[in-house]
Amino acid sequence: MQKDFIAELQWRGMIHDMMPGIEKQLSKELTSAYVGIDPTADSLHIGHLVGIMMLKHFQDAGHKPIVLLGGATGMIGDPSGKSKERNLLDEETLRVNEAGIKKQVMKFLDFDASADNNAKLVNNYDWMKDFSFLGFIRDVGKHITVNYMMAKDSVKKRLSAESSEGMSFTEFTYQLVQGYDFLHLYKAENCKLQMGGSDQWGNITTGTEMIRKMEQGEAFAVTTPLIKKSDGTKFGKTESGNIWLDPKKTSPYKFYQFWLNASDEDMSNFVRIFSTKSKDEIEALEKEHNQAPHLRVLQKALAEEMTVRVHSQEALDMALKASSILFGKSTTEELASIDEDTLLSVFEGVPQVTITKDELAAVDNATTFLAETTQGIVFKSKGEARKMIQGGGVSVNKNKVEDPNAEVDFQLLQDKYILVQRGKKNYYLVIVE
RNA sequence: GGGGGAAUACCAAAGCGGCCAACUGGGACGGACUGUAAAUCCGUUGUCUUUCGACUUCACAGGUUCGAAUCCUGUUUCCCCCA
Repeated sequence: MQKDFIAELQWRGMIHDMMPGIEKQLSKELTSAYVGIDPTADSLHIGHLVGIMMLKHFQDAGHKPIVLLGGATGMIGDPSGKSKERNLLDEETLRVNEAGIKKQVMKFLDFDASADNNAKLVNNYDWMKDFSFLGFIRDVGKHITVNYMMAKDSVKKRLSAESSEGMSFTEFTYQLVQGYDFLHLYKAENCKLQMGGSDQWGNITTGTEMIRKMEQGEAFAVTTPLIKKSDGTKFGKTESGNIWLDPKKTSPYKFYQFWLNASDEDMSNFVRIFSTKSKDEIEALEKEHNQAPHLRVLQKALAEEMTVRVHSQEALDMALKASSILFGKSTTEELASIDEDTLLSVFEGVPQVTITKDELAAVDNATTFLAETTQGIVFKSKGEARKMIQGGGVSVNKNKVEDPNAEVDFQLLQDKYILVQRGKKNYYLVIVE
């Protein structure tokens, strides 16, 4: 149809492994494919985006993407994952999470019912919840041998001598439950392809095996490499935790910053995986980037694209403004020109303290102000404050405090705020009332 | 059971009677440089304190001494060697 899906993924470096014959299948007819996501939270984080992007390209190639929420499988836990069983989610939480995730997925995939390749979101809890144990072992279990199941790496690892903990029967059964999802979708949606991270290969092939044995059908698997960062740390995490798509969990500003701060080495991977830009556009950007790496053209382009898609143009504008205040060479004047709403949203989450005008008036010098008047949020003691000022590490309203004994004569931003900065990255907002 | 050794700040590791709040390295935090990077260089790093200084630290409890992280006694923990 429009694009060659496999070729598209290939140049983007998103194919780790695939089953032969998939290309022929895709060129033959409109095909459905699914990616599974554990609904363990009411928001996706950027680690989930790899799977979502696969579906996005799949839909762009004219095929039908299905997002499968693992309401049932997520209750069990994949033995290959963190080798730890998950907590069971109750149904109410599950539905809340489902709604939150669907809202986010809609920003990537087209759910418009009038298109014949419109995206669909399903939850395996809906077909697994009424499945009886006897029904499952009779209809599904008997088609797959334990020998077959034991041969999977995820299982072997847990049975080997090095493994410190045993594997429960529930975990062992996981691949059957996941495999059954594929079978179910094959029958219900004519879904012939499952995609996922390379660690899912074994689980996916259990599904294709079931389809082959029970339906005499042919189904396929495509996996992507797990994202690695050049410094070896885990993708999608920062010191402050996961990068979520939900603006309440990760502000658009932080979201933008995450992409902007990606290292040069990682960028060529990231941009291919997460950007919808064409090959020509990306290669042109890379060329531009390599000519002037310090401008970080690639990081900016991807950060902008991602922020607009996940949040909005307004959110991006705000993030840009916040970034220029925090990291640019902005002056007290610029700071003062920012309206109250913007100021507060930029410094949302920053430690704050409220003092009175009288307290401010009573302050004798900068050291006292930073240690005592502000109730210790900036510095715990005057000695500490003094040392840091002498080391040149303190700014108020973007002006460096030069002398620990300087008199306090700060301009109030918007008539009520004082912005204190310790080092480059630690901000404190003092509210004067 | 017998013999030997070790315990020092966030970590590692010097110090073996006064010049020790304790060398040095790492880490952390600041500064300069830079691309909100890497590398490099500089500063701070027991607490409080404007300088001076004061106070609490070198496993724990006592002791010797004008003075102890350093010497003595006991206690605890760890390591090694021989049974």
